[in-house]
Amino acid sequence: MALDKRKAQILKAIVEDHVKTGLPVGSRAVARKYRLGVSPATIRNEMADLEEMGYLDKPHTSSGRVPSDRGYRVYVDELMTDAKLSRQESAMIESLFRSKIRDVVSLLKETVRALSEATDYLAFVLGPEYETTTFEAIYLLPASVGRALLVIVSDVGVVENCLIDVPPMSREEMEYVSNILREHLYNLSLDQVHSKAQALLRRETSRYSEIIAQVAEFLTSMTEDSETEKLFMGGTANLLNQPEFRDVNRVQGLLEAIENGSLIRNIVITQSQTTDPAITIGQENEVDKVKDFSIVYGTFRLGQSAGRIGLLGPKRMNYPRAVAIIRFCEQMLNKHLAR
Amino acid sequence: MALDKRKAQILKAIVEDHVKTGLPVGSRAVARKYRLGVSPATIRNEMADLEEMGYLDKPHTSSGRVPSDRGYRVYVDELMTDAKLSRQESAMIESLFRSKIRDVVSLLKETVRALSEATDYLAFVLGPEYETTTFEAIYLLPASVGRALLVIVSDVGVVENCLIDVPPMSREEMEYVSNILREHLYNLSLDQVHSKAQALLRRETSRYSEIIAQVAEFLTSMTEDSETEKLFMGGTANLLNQPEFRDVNRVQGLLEAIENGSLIRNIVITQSQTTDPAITIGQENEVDKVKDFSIVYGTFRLGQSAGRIGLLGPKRMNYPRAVAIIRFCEQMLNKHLAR
DNA sequence: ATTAGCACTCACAACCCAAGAGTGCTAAAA
DNA sequence: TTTTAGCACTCTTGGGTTGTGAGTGCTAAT
Repeated sequence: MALDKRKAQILKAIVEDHVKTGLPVGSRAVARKYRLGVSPATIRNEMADLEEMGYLDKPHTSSGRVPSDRGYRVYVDELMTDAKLSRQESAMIESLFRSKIRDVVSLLKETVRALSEATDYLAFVLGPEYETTTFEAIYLLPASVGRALLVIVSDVGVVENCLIDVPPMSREEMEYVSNILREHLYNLSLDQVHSKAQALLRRETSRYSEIIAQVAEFLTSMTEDSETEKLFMGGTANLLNQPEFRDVNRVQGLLEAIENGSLIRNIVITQSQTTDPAITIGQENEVDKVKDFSIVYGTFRLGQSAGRIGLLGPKRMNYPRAVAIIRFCEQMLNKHLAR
Repeated sequence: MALDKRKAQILKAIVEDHVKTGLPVGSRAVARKYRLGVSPATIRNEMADLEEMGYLDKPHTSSGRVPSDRGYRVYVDELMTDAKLSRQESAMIESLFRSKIRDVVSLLKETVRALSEATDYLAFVLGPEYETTTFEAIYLLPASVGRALLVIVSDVGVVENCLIDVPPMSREEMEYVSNILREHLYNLSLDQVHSKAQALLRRETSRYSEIIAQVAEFLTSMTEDSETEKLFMGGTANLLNQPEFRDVNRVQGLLEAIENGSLIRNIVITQSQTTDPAITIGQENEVDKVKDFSIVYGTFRLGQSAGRIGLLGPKRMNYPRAVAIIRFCEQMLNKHLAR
């Protein structure tokens, strides 16, 4: 099962050539471009072996080989050599973090944009799950007659808000309610906050119960929606550049899955992440629509919780580069979100 | 130039048939399906006239006719009959407005989703421009050590926020600053607020000047970003369903234009909207990438300002239906955003 | 003014053919 | 025993040809 050195070299050459050209690669090409000092015939023998081991596929009886999913797997696990970002690329991304750090959400959005522009793939960021974040602050503010603004600030600086209906009340009165909320809900995780609000609701029979009910409802909806809400994507059009997707049907399903956000579940549910930038290749993905694609994603810390940042592209993806760029973004995010 | 009754009938038939099938339509089909009591030969003569007038095109010398941009134009202006939404369709959309009206932004997002699911086109909503909105409220709130949360509520209930760095200060002190801001900036439009903040900045030399500078900067960025920020889209994948876009290249450019939001400028810049749901067809669009598409969009009021809601699809679009559904959404939005 | 009839055009699909790339196998060479 | 040269074979790809069908424009009859 283990690959001897020459088989490894050949497999590596095939993967990298195929990634570059998109075409099946033949014995001649391997011999010529990646001079191993042996003839095409020898390479053909090795290729036949590699195919038998399940690392290569043949699109049809008589044309070059293409890496199989398992082939890509051993490539990323054992064969590939780390890539380095070019000076200007890293500078480009760094500049992004230097300038506008208005708030967490736009930082994440900008990161996605940079990521999708720097690659030919689809980039995504998945914000932290609310379950584990805690509250720095919660406010109820007068917004207009009959309406109040509920503002919730999480420990990581993500701000959520909603307008709720309130009976007419004075500024002082609202401040009083706001204080009740703050006192009871401060520094709890969303889970806790939620049950606490319910308890508060049962006890409180005054005219404020209506308000608290609305707050509770909003908290519920925050947890429910968090999946879809905190996902940002960019570079959808990039996918259409890939030669393998000249045929619309293959992207179609993916785009739909992406739009309704079911893509995320794939990533979150999938086997626990082992390597740092985690890589899932083709069939390894749980979701059907993504079985033609690969995903490279990493994790960044955000307060108590964690977010994900990743790239989605064809299996024929430049893995070393994807890994390098994701690593870099992870670092930048961790650094700038730490303070 | 004016169309006699029969020419009108024929043009209408051709447009509607072509919208349904996507294929060029011939004289026989018109005669058979839309029984006008005349023979195909007669229809052929009329079609030749219509072509000469510029309302029809021939893909090639000897196949059926296809409506030209001008053909579609007279169709939407004079020929088409209003469509009505089916009971369940309108119910579907209405239910959306009934349930969750947490805040304006998510209402708009949901509307887009519903719109793109109800049609085969790409749906978009363009939020109100900030220039003309005024402020209901502005708050500076303690968020965590060294950071404060700036919350701005516009008259229409759109909430913006950002975190800014502040020197350590007591709760009372911050409330004082918050009051300064409120006093000076209340109920002004963003334009006014902005210059006012600058004035304030020049005068204020105390330790708060740093804060005010940050507020001013945020206000600037709000106006600048407003274009890209307040655009929501859904149903990109729908476009790939259209038979005319089996060829990737045609959608490619559009998708890119869409992603970076230059599509909006097209709509905003374009000639002043005359009809209620405005319709721009193919070449009528200012932006090159959209010249193969049609856009149907309407306006909804939001406080002092206005937003746009629309559909983007192939020229071969079901215009009556698009108009009907946009109208309906306009109504719903106006009704629910009025309070 | 309308229609039937007919010759003509053109896209499209099917088919064949040749070229080219690449393979697997066998037998010779190292 | 491993490597290599040689060769027959396979399969894709692109170009060219052909036939079919849909649809037209025109002319002559109604």
